[in-house]
Amino acid sequence: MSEDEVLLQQLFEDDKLTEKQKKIILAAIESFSEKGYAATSTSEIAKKAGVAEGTIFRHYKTKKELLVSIVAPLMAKLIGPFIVNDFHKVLDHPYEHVEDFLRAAIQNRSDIIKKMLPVIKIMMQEIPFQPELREQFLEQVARKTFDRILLVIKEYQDKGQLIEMPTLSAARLAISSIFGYLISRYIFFPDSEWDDELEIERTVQFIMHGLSQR
Amino acid sequence: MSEDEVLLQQLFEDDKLTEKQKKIILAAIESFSEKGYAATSTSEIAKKAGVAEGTIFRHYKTKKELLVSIVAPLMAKLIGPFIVNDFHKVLDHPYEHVEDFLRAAIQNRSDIIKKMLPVIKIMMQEIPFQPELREQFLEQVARKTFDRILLVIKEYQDKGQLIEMPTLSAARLAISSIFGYLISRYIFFPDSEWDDELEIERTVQFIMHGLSQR
DNA sequence: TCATTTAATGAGTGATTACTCACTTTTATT
DNA sequence: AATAAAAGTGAGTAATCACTCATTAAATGA
Repeated sequence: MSEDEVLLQQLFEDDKLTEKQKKIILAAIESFSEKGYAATSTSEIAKKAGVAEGTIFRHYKTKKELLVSIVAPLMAKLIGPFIVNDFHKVLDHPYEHVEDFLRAAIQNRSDIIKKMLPVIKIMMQEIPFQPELREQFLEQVARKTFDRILLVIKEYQDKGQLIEMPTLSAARLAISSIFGYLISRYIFFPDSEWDDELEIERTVQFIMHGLSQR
Repeated sequence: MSEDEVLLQQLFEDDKLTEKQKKIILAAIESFSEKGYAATSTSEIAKKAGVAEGTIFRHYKTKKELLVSIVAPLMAKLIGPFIVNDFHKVLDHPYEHVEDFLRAAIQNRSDIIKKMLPVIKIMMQEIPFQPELREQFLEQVARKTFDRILLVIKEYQDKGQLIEMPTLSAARLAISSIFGYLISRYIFFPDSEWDDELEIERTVQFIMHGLSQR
């Protein structure tokens, strides 16, 4: 099984899709992430997928519906394990120190991003232009994640491990550092040699010292 | 004079442009940043600019040339003052402390971003898809800026103000924090109330403590 | 096995695309 | 004022766009 098909399986494991439908989605992901949504034609997707153009519209009423059907499941994947696992653990106190939580959080996000990179690129590209995606992202991903992050930060602030600062500002600084690493690692310089463990540790230490009680 | 025209003047002050050409550029900036480059048609730009469609192609051979002519000057603006002013000052030691340099750098970038926001949006959107823009950005902006940043960081590391860490990693962490603030401020939550001075100070302190000698 | 549903097809649709070009109008030069 | 050059026009073009639909193929269930 190819890497692409592994990616596909993880994103669409719960759905019952025909073989042609899977090929359409794979072809669309490839073209959308390479050329952008608007610059990709349905005929091109059909050709790459090895199906008739009409087959695309049998399963998806419009081209935009195809886009949404690709990006929407990713949002669930992005938010799901984050909320269910990480935060549950934190709020139930298995991570006594904020550093341990940070390490786990970055590692978690890192794995998902690595696997879903093309779809994430599509998502980031189209969110500014597709109100439907934008709304879904803000409500399902950003809002829920942010609320939880605020809780966690408050928790560690109360423990005296973090500096007293509006949690919003603290969250912004921590999130910037994490995404700065992920974006550098997987978007800007994916071909450089990375000692991931070391860079994650540096990022964690940077956040820790930057936000620690002085 | 409208705000848009101020923006225009700053971006294209050195060029001799006809009135219609200015209107075309303004219309293109508006449409490109709202709908994206690929999703914007030349007929739409012509209509918005109040010119005939042929006029666009009198000045720009292709639609892509129009895009480049909008984004390219911005890159010079982004890099120009950064290198000429900020770094010159740093390397000639008027900023004894790294914090003072950081404050000045963020303030400088902040002003430019505020003014050029729509064009910056276009640039960020299209760099992944337009090799010409990508190359220009990497060579003119990213490379030069990065080289200088590395020098500055090395300078302050030698002074003992910054932790010993590969300068590349230190640069990544500092840049992430700065851009995290700028993106939050002007892209994600431009409508929230911001105490800019305070947030910049928090960001500076965060970087300082995160990277300071321990 | 046969009937019914579902999947797949590809030629065809009108609309829109980026771009051209013969022509008119404006500006600059002498 | 005469001439040349540059700017502006808008109807026209072939290509391509997202999408439809009548028809055929495959899968399903009794």
